Amino acid sequence: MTRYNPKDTEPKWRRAWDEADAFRAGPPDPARPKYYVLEMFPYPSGRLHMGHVRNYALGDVIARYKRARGFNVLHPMGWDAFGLPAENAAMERGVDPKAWTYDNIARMRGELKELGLSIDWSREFATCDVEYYGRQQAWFLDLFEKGLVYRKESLVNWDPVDQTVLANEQVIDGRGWRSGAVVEKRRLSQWFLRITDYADDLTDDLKSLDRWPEKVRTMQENWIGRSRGARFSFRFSDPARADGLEVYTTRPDTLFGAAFVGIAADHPLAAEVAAANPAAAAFVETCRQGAVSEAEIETAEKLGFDTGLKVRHPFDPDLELPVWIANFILMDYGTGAIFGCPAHDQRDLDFARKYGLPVRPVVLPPGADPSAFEVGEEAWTGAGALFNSGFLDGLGIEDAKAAAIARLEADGAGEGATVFRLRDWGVSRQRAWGCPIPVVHCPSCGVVPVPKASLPVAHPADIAFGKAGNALDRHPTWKHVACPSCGGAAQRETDTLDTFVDSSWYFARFADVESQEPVRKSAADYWLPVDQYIGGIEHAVLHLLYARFVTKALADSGYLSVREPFAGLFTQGMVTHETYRRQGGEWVEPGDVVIEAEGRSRRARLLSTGEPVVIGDAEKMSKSKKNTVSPGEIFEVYGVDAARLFVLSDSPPERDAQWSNAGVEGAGRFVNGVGGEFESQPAGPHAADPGDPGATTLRRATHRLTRAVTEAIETFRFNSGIARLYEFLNLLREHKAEGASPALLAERAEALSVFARLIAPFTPHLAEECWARIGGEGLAVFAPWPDYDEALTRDAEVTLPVQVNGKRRWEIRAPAGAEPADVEKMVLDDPETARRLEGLTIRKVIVVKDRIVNIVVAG
RNA sequence: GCCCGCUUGGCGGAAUCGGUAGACGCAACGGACUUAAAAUCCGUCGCCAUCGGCGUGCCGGUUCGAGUCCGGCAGCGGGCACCA
Repeated sequence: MTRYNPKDTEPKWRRAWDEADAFRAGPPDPARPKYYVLEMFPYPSGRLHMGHVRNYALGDVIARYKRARGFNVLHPMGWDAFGLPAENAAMERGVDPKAWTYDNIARMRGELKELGLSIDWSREFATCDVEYYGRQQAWFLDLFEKGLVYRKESLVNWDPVDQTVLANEQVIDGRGWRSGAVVEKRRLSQWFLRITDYADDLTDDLKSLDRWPEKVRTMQENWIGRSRGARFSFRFSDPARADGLEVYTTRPDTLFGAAFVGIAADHPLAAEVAAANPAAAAFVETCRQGAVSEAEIETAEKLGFDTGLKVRHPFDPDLELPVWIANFILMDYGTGAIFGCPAHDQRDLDFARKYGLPVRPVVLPPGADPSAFEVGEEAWTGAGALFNSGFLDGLGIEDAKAAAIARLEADGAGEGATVFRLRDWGVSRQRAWGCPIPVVHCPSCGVVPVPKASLPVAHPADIAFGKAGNALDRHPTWKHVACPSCGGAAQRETDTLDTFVDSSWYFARFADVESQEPVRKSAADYWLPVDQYIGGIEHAVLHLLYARFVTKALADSGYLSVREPFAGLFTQGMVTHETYRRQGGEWVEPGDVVIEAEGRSRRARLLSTGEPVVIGDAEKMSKSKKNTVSPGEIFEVYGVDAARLFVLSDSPPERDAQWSNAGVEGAGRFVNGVGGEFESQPAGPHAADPGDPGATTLRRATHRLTRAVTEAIETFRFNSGIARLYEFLNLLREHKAEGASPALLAERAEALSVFARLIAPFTPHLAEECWARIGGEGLAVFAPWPDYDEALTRDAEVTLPVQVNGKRRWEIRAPAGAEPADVEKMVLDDPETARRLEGLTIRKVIVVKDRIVNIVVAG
């Protein structure tokens, strides 16, 4: 058998697709159904990795399938090209971020093209193209006009040596990752987008996203965190203080369990106390030096400072509560002040135990004894009935919340309130390699937006990167401009936008990349929403939430008609690989390792010296663990189709996939085997005979296969669909061409024609080769998706397992669709039944049509 | 710490309407072909055992019947707002 050689055939078919301009999306045409497939665009890091291969292969299956189904498909590609790594490269290697980025794009574009993706490359752009980010500035100004953009102070990680703001990930054990200097917290005046204005919409509209994974919707809902509770004021015990201390709580029902009132270190009252009390000032300063990230705040030891102030309980004026400053209270959430109920909140309990505050349970767990119930080291956060709670006694939690709120309102102390966990989106970045924020600071006019006619605000050509601080700010001339309003000397804003802004609307730009407006509405109206969006689960909250927000804001600015960008979402898993380490602990690349297997044990040795190597768990491919595999080398050895097939076949798409060379070899065997099967089919025509038994078997299998693969693609179970394709190849080999009757050859010809089209989304080059071999018309990429006949996918007879008391014992054959009563009679008449159930009494026979029989017996 | 997932043979996984657990692939083992190797082909392949029994992370529940539903626990992973 001649070997199928992907090295020759694959480039040939890619050229054929290019020449046919096969993947250019058609013009917007309301008469033609559209399908917009989009994978999250890549950051141009320099090299394609296997995660990219998986992501884009997944999307390509959908795009090719929908095209075969007759849809006008839009499947574009772009580059998320601004961001930190380019500036890091500039710092480390003294290169220009722009040149570095575009070089990377050029290299990665070549690698992506090699993958044979059905992409409309005519729409490609990078977010660092001035044609793109200039238009981003245009809609930013629209949001500015609508009051959705504002400035406020916020805390950042500041590296005093590098003179720069650090991302949370750049702070390691409280020190800057590059300088090693102790990181300070600084207050900077920063730009924010008012995403909280849309908090209700963003929550409510999640319900309409029925083609999103449930877990992503849940994560977003929790992130936005809409909660209903109460906002009310405590009166100070000191009659000289006329003002109250306003708190927010989601648990007004537990008010009688209050042990203290806590305020954030940034709370105005904390500042007031600190001004008069050096110990308090020191404590507030300690809190300020703490972590910025929520994870660290939450896991840090709970610390507090008793201000000495006291407030009165709103329902019991005789009860006084101390006011503490606490490090776990966030100024950004609610009012920055809480009341602590240790018995029913774990953080409050930890705090109370540490500082010796009383723990008074007020919610009695079901079945607990009110006189004996105590809270130990674990707060009771479950359901129960109120007790120790005056007028709330006996109520359930929800009723008690309502009653408490009603009393607070009646007393004029507070009111029911809805609060969101979601905070406004801080978009300022003190970095040069990003989209400049198009405003000017004028000493006399204040903040003045750049007029749209003056856009884009482009980067200067000569930015001196590689030094500490923001290169845009440091540039000698760029920021000095005339005020657009008064004409006086003014300065440009030198902050740039968070790169999440860049990725929050690119899908809309793809609808028409030539548009002078940010988005051409007519094109966007046709193409949006994205029918299928595909990307990593790590974007479940931030990117997807920001894109949803910007879509709504752009809709309200008149650019878009849709209010949700992504009708369907699929989140794929990571690509992992085994890790290898030498005895000394150093990581070793897979290429330097030989695996020896004997029976069930596997051992690894270093290729060069034979020294033993420890095989570790499969982990996400990363340079630091040296467990990466270069896609280019894989393509070279096994071919692109084998690589695509393996990443699609090995695991369900939403789960992690473990890369293995043995696995891709298996995929290569399939590619070869398919090539051989098509090779062996003699040219027709052959005299068909529908009654031939071999032909009938093959025909039914072909229809079953078509249904299985179609359903697998529709439901993203590509691995199962591919398993059916493997099975079918085995069947073709059983019904081989050599020595076959004309009837079988005729049926084989039909089967091969279907098979070539079914493999096309997964292994498109191989499909073309096969299609050409059997004389298919034109290119396989233009061939319609095969149909199947439902009747032919069903067998006339089925095998029914017979269970006794739920345990499978034997089986019977019955006509498909036989009525349960008839099957029951068949079973009871079966001599096997009498033999097996001798001496037992039949209590009941359960028959599930075409599925199973269960005989319930006793005795 | 909080939120969200996941857990099935030696391995990736299949069974997604509660109805035969282990499809398909990988690895391994045995055989054919070969001077030999590779490739290819054929066969075996959850565990224990003679009939048979036990098995889907662990404990419990619902059901004629549970990998699937419910409660609890454990382990692993993702996110936590300036990585993208």
